[in-house]
Amino acid sequence: MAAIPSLLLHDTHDTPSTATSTLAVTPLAEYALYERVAERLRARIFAHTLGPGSWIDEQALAVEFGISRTPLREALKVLASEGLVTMKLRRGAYVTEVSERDLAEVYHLLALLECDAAVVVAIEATDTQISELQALQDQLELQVAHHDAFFATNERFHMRLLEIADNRWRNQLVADLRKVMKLNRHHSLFKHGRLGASLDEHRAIMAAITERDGVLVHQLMQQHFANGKLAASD
Amino acid sequence: MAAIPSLLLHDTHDTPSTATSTLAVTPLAEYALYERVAERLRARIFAHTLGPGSWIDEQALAVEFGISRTPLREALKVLASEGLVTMKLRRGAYVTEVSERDLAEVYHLLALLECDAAVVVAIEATDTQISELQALQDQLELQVAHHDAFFATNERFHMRLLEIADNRWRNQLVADLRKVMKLNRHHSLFKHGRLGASLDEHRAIMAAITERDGVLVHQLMQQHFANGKLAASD
DNA sequence: CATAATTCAAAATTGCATTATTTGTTCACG
DNA sequence: CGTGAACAAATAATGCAATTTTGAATTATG
Repeated sequence: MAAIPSLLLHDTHDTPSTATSTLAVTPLAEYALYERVAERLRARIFAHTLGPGSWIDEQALAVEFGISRTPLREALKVLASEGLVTMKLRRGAYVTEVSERDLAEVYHLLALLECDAAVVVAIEATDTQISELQALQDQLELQVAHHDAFFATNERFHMRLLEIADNRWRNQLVADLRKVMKLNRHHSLFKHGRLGASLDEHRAIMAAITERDGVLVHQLMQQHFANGKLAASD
Repeated sequence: MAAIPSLLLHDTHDTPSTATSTLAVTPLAEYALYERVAERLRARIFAHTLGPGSWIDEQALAVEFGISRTPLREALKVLASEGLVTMKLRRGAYVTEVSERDLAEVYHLLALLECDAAVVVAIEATDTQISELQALQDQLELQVAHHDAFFATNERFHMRLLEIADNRWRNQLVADLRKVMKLNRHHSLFKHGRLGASLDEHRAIMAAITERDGVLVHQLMQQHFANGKLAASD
């Protein structure tokens, strides 16, 4: 599973091997090279430095990263499994192009999975965990004026919800699907303009969770996503 | 995306390069070597020739397959993304061990995704497509006595349902999740003993689809999976 | 019992072979 | 005589293998 937490990569080509000090020449790499390369490629793809549909020049990137082509190829295969790049036999790797339809399909699945997670939380979470969510919700209420902070907390809320729902496979699925969403510029996922409305929805969802009303949670969360979808097509 | 149809691999080590004839030395491989290797490994993993938790000896397998370690490593990374193997840093690859809990989690997600697909079919499928499903259902009714045929048709029914629901990303997710289910010996998914009950459930689902009753379809399909789950723990 | 050395496996670099694509040249037809 | 199409050759990129280096684990010795 490509569950790689966001990690920092030295962007400078650290001249290898011939280092003076024996300690921390390579900072005792916590992740394999191909994983770090994959992370860098993801960043470029999401930033559209590597635009959708564009061909990925293995050799050029290998040179630029100061590595050989093999770990780069391995990284590309990981990204291919995530759906971020598409491998064409003997034609190399291309950044996946997501159509409007793809976007709708993926969004549908995200909604499905997160709704389910919310229901699970409503039914199975401990009171302590629900308090945690409530704390995030309280924070959200205060940040309605600060867009960036609001979005950050909002994402933390959704993330925490998934963590509490505690299904490792669902989390992996959601993570991969979100990556695909990020391929598109208009991924206004959770970023719809009307913060106020979003906040209201969140408040209602939180209340339903607190009251352990699974059915209501499902309905509210579904609506929350439906509204997000509408906003996305604005 | 590792959507590789079952393919045949020449098990003989075809001596490369030094071929006499210039045409069709290599039979113009339709899939890259690493993909074919991945398929072979999947087969071994599902057959428990490579048992859960066991270490995968890259070198030994490379020798056995008559290839170098590079395409094998690439194949392993594909399988890792599917969740079939787990890579440990500088310790190589291991066949993923699925706990009972993992199994339950994955099954839950499969149920979720397939229920959703069924609802989509009920709402959006063409009459022709529903007729197709009905044909499979009719076949199922006749095969209740023949277990193998019944299971085969049953799987075709579920597969066709997904195809008709027509969400490429969901199909990929379901495919990957099913692979994980197959890691376990007791993957009695759709294989619960009571064929009769299963048939009844199918009939009811089919009827609800025909009547375009999405809500009912959802409820029935959920129950269908819940029953399957119970049977699995027998 | 701890530390150091040796052995073995994994990861990365390099290099080679195969394949596809593109460009240039030639021949034929208008 | 000019233009277009087809074939061939060259170039560039992918796919595969072998080697080297690095890190870790185990065993032996002090």
